[in-house]
Amino acid sequence: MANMKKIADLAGVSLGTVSHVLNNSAGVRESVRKRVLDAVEATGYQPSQLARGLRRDKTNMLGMIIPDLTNPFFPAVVRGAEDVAFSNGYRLILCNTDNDHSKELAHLNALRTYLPAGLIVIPSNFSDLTVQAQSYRKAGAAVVCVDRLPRDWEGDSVTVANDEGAYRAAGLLARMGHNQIAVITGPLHLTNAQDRLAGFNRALEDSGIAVQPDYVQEATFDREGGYSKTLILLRMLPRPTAIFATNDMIAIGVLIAIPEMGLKCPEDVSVVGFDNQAFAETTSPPLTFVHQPGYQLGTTAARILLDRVSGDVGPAKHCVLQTELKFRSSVAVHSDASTRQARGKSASGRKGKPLRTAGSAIRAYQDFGTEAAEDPGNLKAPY
Amino acid sequence: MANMKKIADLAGVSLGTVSHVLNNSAGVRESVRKRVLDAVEATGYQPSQLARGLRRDKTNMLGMIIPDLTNPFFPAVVRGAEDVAFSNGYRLILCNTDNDHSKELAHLNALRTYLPAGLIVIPSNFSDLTVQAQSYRKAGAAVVCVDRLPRDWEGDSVTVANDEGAYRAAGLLARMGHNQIAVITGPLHLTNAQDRLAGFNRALEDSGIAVQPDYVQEATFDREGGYSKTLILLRMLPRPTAIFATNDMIAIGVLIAIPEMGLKCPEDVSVVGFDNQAFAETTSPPLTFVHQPGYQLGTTAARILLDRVSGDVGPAKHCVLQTELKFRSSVAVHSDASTRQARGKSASGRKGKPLRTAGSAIRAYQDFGTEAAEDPGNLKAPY
DNA sequence: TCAAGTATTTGAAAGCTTTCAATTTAATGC
DNA sequence: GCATTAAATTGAAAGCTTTCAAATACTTGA
Repeated sequence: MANMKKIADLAGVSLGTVSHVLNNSAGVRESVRKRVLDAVEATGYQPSQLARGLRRDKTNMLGMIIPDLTNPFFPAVVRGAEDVAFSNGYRLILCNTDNDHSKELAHLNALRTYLPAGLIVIPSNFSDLTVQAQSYRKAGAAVVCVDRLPRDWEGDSVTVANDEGAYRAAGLLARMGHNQIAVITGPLHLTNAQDRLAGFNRALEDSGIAVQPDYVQEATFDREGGYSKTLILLRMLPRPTAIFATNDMIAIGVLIAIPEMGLKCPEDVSVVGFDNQAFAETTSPPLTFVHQPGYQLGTTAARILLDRVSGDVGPAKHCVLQTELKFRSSVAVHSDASTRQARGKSASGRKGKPLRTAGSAIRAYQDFGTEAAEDPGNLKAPY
Repeated sequence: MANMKKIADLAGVSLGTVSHVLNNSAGVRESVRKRVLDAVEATGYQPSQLARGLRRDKTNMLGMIIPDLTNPFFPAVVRGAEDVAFSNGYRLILCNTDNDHSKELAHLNALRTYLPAGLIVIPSNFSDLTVQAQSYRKAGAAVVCVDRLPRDWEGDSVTVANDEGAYRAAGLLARMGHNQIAVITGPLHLTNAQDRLAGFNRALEDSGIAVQPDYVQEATFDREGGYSKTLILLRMLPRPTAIFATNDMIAIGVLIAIPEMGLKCPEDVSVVGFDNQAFAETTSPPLTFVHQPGYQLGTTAARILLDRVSGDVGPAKHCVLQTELKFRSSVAVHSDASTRQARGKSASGRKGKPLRTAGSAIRAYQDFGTEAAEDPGNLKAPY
């Protein structure tokens, strides 16, 4: 590999001049500049990022620490971050923590030796980044927290409007005539799980529905959690007629459990999920869900980070992205009639008009206004 | 941050000795070694990976270049690679190419300036890594090609048994009584698409079924591809009674298109997919599919790479991982009776015993032997 | 044309390791 | 206790860049 020395020799200038040309760090006569650039061209020279990072005390790498790439919510976030990073000349080092606090710590400590310009972190359960983040900041690297926030997080953050989204989901169910609405939350030590529950509760209160403590089930954010809690919920009397699953893994568990209890969705139980698109569209029935803008979560975080890197020293930013309610056929209008019928031989003869339920539901929903019509512009808004 | 100099001073030794302790590169008296390690402990010193990489001409980073993290097949591969990398003290730099040949090239060129120890590449369409890979190897970095191979690829590779997997899928359909079997392939310039088609053809030949050229549809590897080609296929006369979708995005498109044509799966059309688990289990009906071991693809690639890094100079390895056929309810036995019924008012009255189709199918399938019983040991086999 | 001032260019140091030849210390055998 | 060997330790160079003070070249005005 060619190095700067070779360029300098070829162009007949000193190392310093080559550096100045490459970094625009000082005025260089046009003729000299051209000689240098020609030499670069001729040799295919590329500066060593290692040497540069070593000297500058900062590389153009960003560390990204997430719980588990295999969880279908995260790839979009990573992709968003990578896109913004790449188009600004940065690279992403990806680390999975498996929600293991100590693994997270290990990554945080190890990454530092690469002198990343910044860190994007989706904290693990029980995470407390604060100490590490402080130390990174002191070393001149920025840290942005995404999706979930550790207790007392003071730094920059990008989250989705969990409260708001849950409010919309539960509000929809209420207005569809449901008043026995259950919720399966994630682990309540996570801020996003807390916020979704809060939004759920608020929606019920605003709709004049009493929150049934039994109907609030805390589970892990996975299929098994949704499955087991659904079995519990559907054995209760009175049986909930709607379940709000606070992420899509849970929702899948719910959708699997319902037929196993001899019931049908949406005829017997309406279901609303919360997460990202790809999954929801392939379930049976297609899932009504609150869409989280995962990709934008990533791009926004990366942008904030890069702004910090290039000198923004303003106060901490807390960016909250709006959700969007996507209506599909897993939610139906609740009526006593439909409940009674569902308790009999379910769904017989209904298959002839498969769209009836969805159709009427959509109509009913549209009557309720425009909350699903997100302003698409907010996706591009800086933050 | 503490540096080696500080450790040396604290322990009262020279830089060289500290280095030797840290790298076990020369005998060091036990007492001295302890002094050094104590100093390291006391200061929390961590060697700068940048300086180390600069001096050694090689970092402990691995570059991983993939088409698009958002495609649900890739996260598992990346995760597998990251796990092996991490547990060997390596980190992963992740790059997406969007199947864009020039973006791939840009990544290949740019990554070099970080002196990665090696590269794991899932090539983009029309990729030709050969030149770049050669240049990396000359620089002492290994390159492993995963999932798809560029034409004339001579280096290490890890792929799945596409031919074999497709053979199983089509063989199953044939033995279930189908003889009008269609296939929707991916872009045929991709080796994996080619191989799957080859396996498909071979299975039909071995079953004495003539391959209908019209029944072979080439599509993009996405939902839209599956959807549009299914609409075409299902208008043909005679109509195919089974469709082999050569990846899961395509399969989803197929499953969406079937009811839109007024048909049902599996009563009217059986469907087999090809890819990874997570998706297939949530479709309606649950998809019978050929499982590709995505995670193992990643771990195997990373292991080969790390072996090369630590000096393995043997001939190129071509590691082929076995697939596994996962039977779900999207495939049914074909009989004239069922076909006739399907053309009438489909599926009426059948919902009462939802498991009947799947049940008989599984029985029929089991009679055919043990091909689905993969040796689980092969996942752990070195390669 | 010269002084003064500005614009360019240079050279060396610094950033942190690893590595290798050279030096110092310890061990062994007699 | 000494010579010989083996083992441990050292010091400096090298790897590639950036940066800064110092040196040089050029421009302008008189």
